[in-house]
Amino acid sequence: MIKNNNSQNLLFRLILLTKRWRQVVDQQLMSSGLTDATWRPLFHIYLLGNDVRQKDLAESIGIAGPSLVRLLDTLLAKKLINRREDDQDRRVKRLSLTASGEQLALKLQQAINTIDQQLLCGLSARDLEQLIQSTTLLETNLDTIINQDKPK
Amino acid sequence: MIKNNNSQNLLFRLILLTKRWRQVVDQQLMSSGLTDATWRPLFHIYLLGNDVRQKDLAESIGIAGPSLVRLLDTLLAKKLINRREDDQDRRVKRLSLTASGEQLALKLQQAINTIDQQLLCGLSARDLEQLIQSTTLLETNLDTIINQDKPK
DNA sequence: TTATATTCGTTAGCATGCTATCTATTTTGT
DNA sequence: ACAAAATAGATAGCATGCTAACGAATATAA
Repeated sequence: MIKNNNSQNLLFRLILLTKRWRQVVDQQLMSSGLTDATWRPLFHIYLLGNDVRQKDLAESIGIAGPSLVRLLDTLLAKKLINRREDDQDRRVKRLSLTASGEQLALKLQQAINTIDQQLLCGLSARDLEQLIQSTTLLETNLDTIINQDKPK
Repeated sequence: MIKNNNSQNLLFRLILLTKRWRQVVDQQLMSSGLTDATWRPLFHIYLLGNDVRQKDLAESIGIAGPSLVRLLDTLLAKKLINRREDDQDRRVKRLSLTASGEQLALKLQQAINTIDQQLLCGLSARDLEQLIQSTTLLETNLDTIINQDKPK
């Protein structure tokens, strides 16, 4: 039985890699008063554009709806975001950044850009392109795996 | 300001990818009664070999010591692992799999192999090699980033 | 040797993830 | 139109992550 073939460990390595990356970003952002968990919704509102729905935001971050609700409460209390009802569909709530939220998002963007620049150091443009392509393939395959079990 | 350049989103995509991968593995293992969090220590004891120290196991999984303690308690209660004191250094405790723990680890290995095979479908041997190399580079760079702040 | 610092695992308490369930609203089917 | 199903978000309660602080054992240094 082969225990340590490369492909098998790859996912474990990626789990560790992303976890440590988040910790580094978190450390840079410590001064802002936000934690690992709370800066992500903020930043993804920034990425997805204002007036995003909570459901879409949760999916983008990769957490469940109820997990997001509490984080948004925190961001609301800090006056970094707004949460307003939709006129067309009153079940829906739409999220946007306040002025200070926007400001913080820009700071986050800068921090992440700096870290990513260091992280990708030594990777050629072609290597990066290849890496992104492989990632896309893995995402597609994972979609297939997940959907084959529940064809709906 | 460029919001969606590829390199910036790569890490977010990897976070999501690994999270979904864990959910798929978890789903396959549901019948075993273990959760996402508990099968990882079990499997990593299997990967690292018996008599691994708790500290090393925690580092391998990427969780903090106290987080591991509770998971090990759970695994102990299910009689899947043993935890014994070291003779040389009585601070240290060493972990090993019981017979049923070993059996479960093998089942896990099989499930992960099957999933990974589907996941890597369409990726050539050369692409995989390249992907692993890039991952290694990212890991090295991350080490550098983390260590530059605390030279100790 | 002996005082001090370090290391390993644990406990305590909090932050954040989940599923199950609820309410309000909208959509669908007849 | 109206009943039934589906959907969005919130709440409750539990599982799992963290840091801080502790005790026991070991390593280091005076």
